[in-house]
Amino acid sequence: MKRHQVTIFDIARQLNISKSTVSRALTGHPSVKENTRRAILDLAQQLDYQPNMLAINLSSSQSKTIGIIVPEFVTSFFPIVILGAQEIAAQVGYTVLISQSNEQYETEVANARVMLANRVDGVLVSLTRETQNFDHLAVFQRKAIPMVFFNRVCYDIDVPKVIVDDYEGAFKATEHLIHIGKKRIAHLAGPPSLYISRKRLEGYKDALRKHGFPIIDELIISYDLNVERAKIYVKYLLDLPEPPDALFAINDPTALEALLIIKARRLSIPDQIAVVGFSNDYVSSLIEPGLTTIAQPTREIGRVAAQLLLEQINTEASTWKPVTKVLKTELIIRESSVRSCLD
Amino acid sequence: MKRHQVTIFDIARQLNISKSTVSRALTGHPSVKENTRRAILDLAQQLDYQPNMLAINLSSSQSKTIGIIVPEFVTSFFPIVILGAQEIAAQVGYTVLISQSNEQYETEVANARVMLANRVDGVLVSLTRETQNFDHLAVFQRKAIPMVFFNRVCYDIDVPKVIVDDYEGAFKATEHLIHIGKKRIAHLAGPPSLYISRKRLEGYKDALRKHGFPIIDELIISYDLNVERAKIYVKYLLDLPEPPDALFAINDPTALEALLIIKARRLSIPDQIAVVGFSNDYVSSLIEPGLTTIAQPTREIGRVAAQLLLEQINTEASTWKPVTKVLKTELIIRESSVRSCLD
DNA sequence: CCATTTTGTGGGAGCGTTCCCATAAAATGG
DNA sequence: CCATTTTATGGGAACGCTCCCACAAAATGG
Repeated sequence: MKRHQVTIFDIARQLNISKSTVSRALTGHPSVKENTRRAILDLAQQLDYQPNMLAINLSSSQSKTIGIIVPEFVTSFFPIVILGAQEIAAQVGYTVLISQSNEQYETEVANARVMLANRVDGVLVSLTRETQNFDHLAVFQRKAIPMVFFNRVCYDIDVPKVIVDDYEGAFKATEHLIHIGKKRIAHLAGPPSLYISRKRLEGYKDALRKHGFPIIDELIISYDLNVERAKIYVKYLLDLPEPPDALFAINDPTALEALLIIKARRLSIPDQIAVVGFSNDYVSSLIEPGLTTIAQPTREIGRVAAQLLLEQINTEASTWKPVTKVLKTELIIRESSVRSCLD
Repeated sequence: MKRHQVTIFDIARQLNISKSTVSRALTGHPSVKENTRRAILDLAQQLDYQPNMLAINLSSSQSKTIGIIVPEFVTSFFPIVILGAQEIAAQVGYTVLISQSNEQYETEVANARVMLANRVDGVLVSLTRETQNFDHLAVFQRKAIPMVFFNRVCYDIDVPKVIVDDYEGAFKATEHLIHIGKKRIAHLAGPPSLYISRKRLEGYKDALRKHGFPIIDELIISYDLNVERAKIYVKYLLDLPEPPDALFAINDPTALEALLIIKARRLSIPDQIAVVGFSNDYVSSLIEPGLTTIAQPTREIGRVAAQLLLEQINTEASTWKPVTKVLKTELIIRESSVRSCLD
């Protein structure tokens, strides 16, 4: 019930030695006599001594903490990335400070400030869909605090990035639709502000071009990733005089919404319209029909990002180069684009 | 590119005043002349000054941080609880330190130590399914660090708890199955070590009793919540000489597994066997058939838990009482227990 | 056996704040 | 106009730790 926390000074006093010796024993410095060390360690254990990281960090001018700023927390994608990052961080004794921006620019700015105030040694960032201005992140650069972008990256700031090959993934997805005989393939794209939107759009277009298909503007829709709006656009596409016979959606939640609307209209999937998503969310294998999608190595993204960040932290500034790691995607074919053998 | 962080001393020197005055201006102390204050604030802004929380916290002996220990991160339940907690914490300027135990006791112990070392002002805990020993949590009590349990609670430690009415939820779920005419209702339960398992089991039994049904031991199976094992037990139930005509599962992931197996066997749902889950995960509305389940106010759990914790932090020890908040559940009926009008 | 190296320990500054106490200057009052 | 209060500021200790420097005692060597 004592509010007072046990400090090295308490241990020192009880053993009639100096705090310096206690500190050395506790940090494993070699020059402490064996029985002194033993006595200190025993007493520390007995008193439930826990080093005060606040003090250690202040003293060493580093927090042994890395910050993670993600846009949201609801789909399983980001939690799993965090899992991977945490795994790597924990291995080298780093703690992770997580904040989610709720897809709001203002919150992201506030979160960046919290990270700064807490003196994180580095920060992993994935942007909100709103973020257009990067001043709040440039501060990290100015203060020489290592930063790594992942997933929702920004090319205005020259730091390492971890992404998947969005272009190739979109290309594979579109080509797959072509292979199964689709002719009018629509694309529900993300906002052009996001790099991943642009890359996926490019992959889609290039696949069409490669196979000699025209690029039909009315079949390409960019939207802000708010699923409520997705519904409107899917309906718009279905109501076209000449509706598409396939839809490639920027991500799985969007594809899922499409699937629900298409099912409600009792159109046959994949015959009348096939659907492909991107990212292989947990749900995508469970729904009916199963959603064909591009799988990303989610946890690996977290691991690689954390590794890159730690390297940067442990390297003299200016020695490292802002590499961009591009991880591979995989096409997962399910019933939303081919008939299952069960039917 | 300067590694040196801006401190109040830097500001003081540039303006030829003392650090005390700068500190006062920055913290909004009244006795600072208006133009001095203005000059300080302007320069602070211009220099990108960020208060060093490490120093502030050390000085004030409180970290303005609350820790959250959750067993896992993969289902959407815990991320959403965290969302609620974060919302409340942020309102009063608290930061949140999150750690997940990967359903492993050892990791939970390690996480508790991290929280202690980082001098969190309080901690929100939900146990792993393995946790049987609570010494690592008793430390918080001994050090008078406020703690609140939620969801996976422990009654060996006398602190506030936030749970849902598991008993009533299970009762409603079971009674619903009885109402639709089911006679042999199985229950796939969790490990008896978890309070929620015991309560849900009780609710199940009492509903049966109320309606004069026998409690058939072979239809009640406790398992460790590892979904792989769930599959075995579901198959076992279906292979009984007299198989159940309904299944109430401890949680949605379990119910989902059951649904998949039942569908693979081409049994009709809900006619041959109805299924009910618990917690209304995001997927449960998307799969086919939709899963009947007991909804929990997930985000609210996080909010209430954080509120309780903050109250405790801001109260003289021994004034507060270890209340247990019991939130209400809601029965969500879907096609896994009744025919939808579409069929 | 005395000079030199090694070993173990203590003392103090510093990390960036806050907060109390002191003090000079300004304002107030009789 | 001088004593008293108020206002604005400075100085220093404290928070708990690390790390450098100093120094006594012990070990080593020629």
